Amino acid sequence: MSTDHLPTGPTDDATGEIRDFIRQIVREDLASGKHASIHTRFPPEPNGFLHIGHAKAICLNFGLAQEFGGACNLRLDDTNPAKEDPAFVDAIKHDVHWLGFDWSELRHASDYFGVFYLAAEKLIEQGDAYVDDLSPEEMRKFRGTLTEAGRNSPFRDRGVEENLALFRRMRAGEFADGAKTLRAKIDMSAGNINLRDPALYRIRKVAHQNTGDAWPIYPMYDFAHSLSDALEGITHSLCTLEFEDHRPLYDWCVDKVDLVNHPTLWQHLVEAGIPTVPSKPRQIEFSRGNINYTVMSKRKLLNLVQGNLVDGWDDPRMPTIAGVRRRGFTAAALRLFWERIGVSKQNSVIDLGVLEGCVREDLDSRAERRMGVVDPLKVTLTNLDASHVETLTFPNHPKDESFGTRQVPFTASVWIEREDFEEVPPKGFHRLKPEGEVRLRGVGIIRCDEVVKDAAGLVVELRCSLDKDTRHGMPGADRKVKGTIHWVSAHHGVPAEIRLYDRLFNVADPDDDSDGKTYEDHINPDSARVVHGYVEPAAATIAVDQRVQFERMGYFVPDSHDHAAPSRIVFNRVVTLRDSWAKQAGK
RNA sequence: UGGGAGAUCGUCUAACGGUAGGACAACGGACUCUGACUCCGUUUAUCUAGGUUCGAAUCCUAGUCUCCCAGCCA
Repeated sequence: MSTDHLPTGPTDDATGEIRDFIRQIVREDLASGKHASIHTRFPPEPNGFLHIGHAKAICLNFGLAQEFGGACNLRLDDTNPAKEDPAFVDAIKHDVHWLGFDWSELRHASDYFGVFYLAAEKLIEQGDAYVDDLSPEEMRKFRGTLTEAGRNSPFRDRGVEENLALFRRMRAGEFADGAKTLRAKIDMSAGNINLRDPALYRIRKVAHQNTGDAWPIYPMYDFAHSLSDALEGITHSLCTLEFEDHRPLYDWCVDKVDLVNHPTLWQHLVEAGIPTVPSKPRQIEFSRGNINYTVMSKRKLLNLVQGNLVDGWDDPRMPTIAGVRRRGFTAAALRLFWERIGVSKQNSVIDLGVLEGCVREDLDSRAERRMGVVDPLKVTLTNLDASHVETLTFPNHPKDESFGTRQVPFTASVWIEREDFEEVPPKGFHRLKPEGEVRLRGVGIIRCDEVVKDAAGLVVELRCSLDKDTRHGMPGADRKVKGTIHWVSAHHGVPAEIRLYDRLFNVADPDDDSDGKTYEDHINPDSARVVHGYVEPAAATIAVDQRVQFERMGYFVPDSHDHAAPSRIVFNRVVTLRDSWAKQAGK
């Protein structure tokens, strides 16, 4: 089975190269000799599970390194111990690997705490940073607004020695949480609010998952992130659009600290066995990939989990990597999706159907076929002996013989899909109806002679006759009928719990709360329907990570938590098949 | 009335002063023992108004709309 596919995204027709503005920059930098090779990184904060949006950044950063023969680090951005958890670190590593990538080096921002501290002292000595006693509320007032300049803190002009002494006492744990901060001395009247003396260090007497209680102070994002990039020799630091106006501060930190020319700041890393060749990284921003009918903010996903609105981070309806994996999406489908979407600076909302299409495209070529009935209706073939049993041979894939064949038991009593019979069929209905004919896949043409109902009028059985001249392999087998339906032997069918998933939200933009309703109000009550059906024996024995296509019904995967063959069969529906009949019938 | 960014088919994305192209979707057809897959074909776009130019999505001017920023979060 082939897992490869030609790129069908925004590629150059002639060369097949993926082209977007970032790859263009990379090509230029390589061609001009600015860089001999590139180095990227994926820097998640371990405060939640990774989601499909992160997959975009992962594909971009690791993909770039792969394409251009560079390196890509995985860096856990663990500068805020109050929000982070080692459990998330394991999930992140697992997800990156599952997506098909491996990092050149695993790093943590906390590996560099010693460097950040020395860098902060350097800034103080240069007169570029000061210790401020303002409370958070006071600081907000002094910051000004979007349209009004801020005012200098009364502590802004402390001398170097005083600042140094104070900062050292902060580090020694002499002050309470929030009592003081270290601030960059830039410009309180800057139009860009990020430049109004941003905080560099805060006091947080919280144990850190890596460094324990070694530090009572922790660096802020802008300071830690820029210097981490420089320390790791990152050449192209890719991030999303909302960091665009942080770039001046990013550059300020890198330039003022100037790690390249000050090895004393990081020499201890080298001595500790952490290879360090600082660079002057370039931050480049691209747009996030929003998808309709879903929410993608970490805060909202956390909320869904903690509020028990879903069944955990890996609920198959969640847009987390763990969720779509359990749902049955493949890594190849996710990669194809982001490749197809491309990379730009335009805000955009991608139709969920595009993702589903990628999943179908990948699964069509790699999933074995089986038959399974989700909503069973009994069919009795009256002209077959009631004890009739035969074994049919079915190909596992309609287009690829290398998938082999399987044995499918056939008896005089079978389950068919309830929706494949209509007593009063709509126009264009190709399936079974009273007096009508349909092909039983791999068997032959049957005719519905009698409809049996219960006292309530519900159809409980169809009594049909099989046209034996049309049996598979017989001369009459090529007789044309409009429809072919799937079935499962009633004597052999394995009872299965089947979970039919649908979009988690029933509005295209769950984030839109302008009507007073929140995303929680828009959860689709039918997003997880559990039904009980029957699958053919060869479906009950497939591997847990193997997806199958139940013909005409969609792609399914055994649930990684609850499937326990042979005693308990549980399938998740990955995605339906394209259904032009449903579309037509729905009109 | 601050700073930053972005507007191209329904959606996503190309173009780098020289034929507005591709992908997905949609629609029509062919094929079909999956109303799937596959194949063929068709429709649809440069935010607006001026200007420069032989020629403008691209350059200039003026507007319009959208997104981001006032955490000791990232």
